[in-house]
Amino acid sequence: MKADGQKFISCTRIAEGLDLDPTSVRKDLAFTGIIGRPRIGYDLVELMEAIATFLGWRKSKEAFLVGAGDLGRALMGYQGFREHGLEIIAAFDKDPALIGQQIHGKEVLDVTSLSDLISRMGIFIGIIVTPAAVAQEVADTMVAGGIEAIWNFAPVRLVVPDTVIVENVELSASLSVLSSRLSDARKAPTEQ
Amino acid sequence: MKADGQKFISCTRIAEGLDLDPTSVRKDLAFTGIIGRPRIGYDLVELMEAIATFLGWRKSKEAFLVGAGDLGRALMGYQGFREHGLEIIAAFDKDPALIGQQIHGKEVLDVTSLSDLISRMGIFIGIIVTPAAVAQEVADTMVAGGIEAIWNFAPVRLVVPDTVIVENVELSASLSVLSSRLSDARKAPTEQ
DNA sequence: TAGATTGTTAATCGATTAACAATC
DNA sequence: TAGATTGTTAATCGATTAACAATC
Repeated sequence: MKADGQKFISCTRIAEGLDLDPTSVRKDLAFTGIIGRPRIGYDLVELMEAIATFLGWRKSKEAFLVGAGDLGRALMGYQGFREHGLEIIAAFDKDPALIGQQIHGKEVLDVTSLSDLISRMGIFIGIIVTPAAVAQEVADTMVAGGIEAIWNFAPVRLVVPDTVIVENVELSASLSVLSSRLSDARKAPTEQ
Repeated sequence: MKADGQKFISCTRIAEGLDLDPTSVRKDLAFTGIIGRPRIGYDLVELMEAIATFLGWRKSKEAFLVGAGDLGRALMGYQGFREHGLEIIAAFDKDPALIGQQIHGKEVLDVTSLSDLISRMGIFIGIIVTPAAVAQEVADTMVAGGIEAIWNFAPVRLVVPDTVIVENVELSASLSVLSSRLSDARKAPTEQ
């Protein structure tokens, strides 16, 4: 809409686009601190900025990624995370064949240096993209180095001190939701 | 626990492990139709089976994946989806350099044949792992072929007939949650 | 038997929705 | 002015939690 030259957006329109109740949208937007204008709506640029700030996109966040497999590569190559303030500084792996190589312009380092580099460089976000079997071990290493938050893609519930934030990405859970909805739809094909 | 030779599991224990209320666990498990035994708990194998069936893991689901980039490769290589009944039959791409190649033992086909193959092979799940710009186009092609459900990894809200199920994986949303929790934790370091 | 656990009803809590005055 | 929209209070709805009899 910004590209279309629009200056304002009403919660009515947002609600339509997202299939939500307009009141919900107003309540949620109120959290960002933005103030709209009756009859007009919200200033588009101001709203985008308010949301970005509220979600912490404006704070640049350096991160280390562990596990230089396909998924690790995919995350390193995705440009969209930049807009959210995330910068993946380096990848770590234990495979000697990978160490020293470059992936999407970032070096792959030896995982034995992970903890040390986290504390020395003051990195506070760790991304775990390893097989499940070693995820806890990697998490422990990150915690030892002083990590503050872990973005975990391994299908494991990590055990960490509760000062450390863990955000799990559960692809299998998403697949299960799809799978379950598909079963439901077939049971009651008339509805939905 | 099954590997440890345990035969029964109580919702009390499940609740502890997942940090939930035991009553919530009982209510949720009731949905699967399982019946527990007072004092004993639920039969472990029976429970695993009930959950698997409820979530549709027992129905094998053939899928086509579109977009043979890093993320597409990662999904094709991940064995865990098999346990949930998903089998990725083939990948599709428009890049001539990729077409004809094998990825994790599966062939990469020309995306121009996607719609035709979906209908001829009776495939009902499509996985979109393309750049955002072409995701809607791919979705349209899938719908034209008669797809029933789309697992969408592209950061786009797909527009499809409401008979088609769309399950979005929003990695950026997950990152935003992490980002936001990190901001909150720093505002109120005493709590949490 | 005593005590742990299930299944279920009732109470609480919070989120969503409805309603509406204020505003431009 | 009329009407669309915001901000906010009140009502509704559903999910979570508490309570407890039944059971093994």
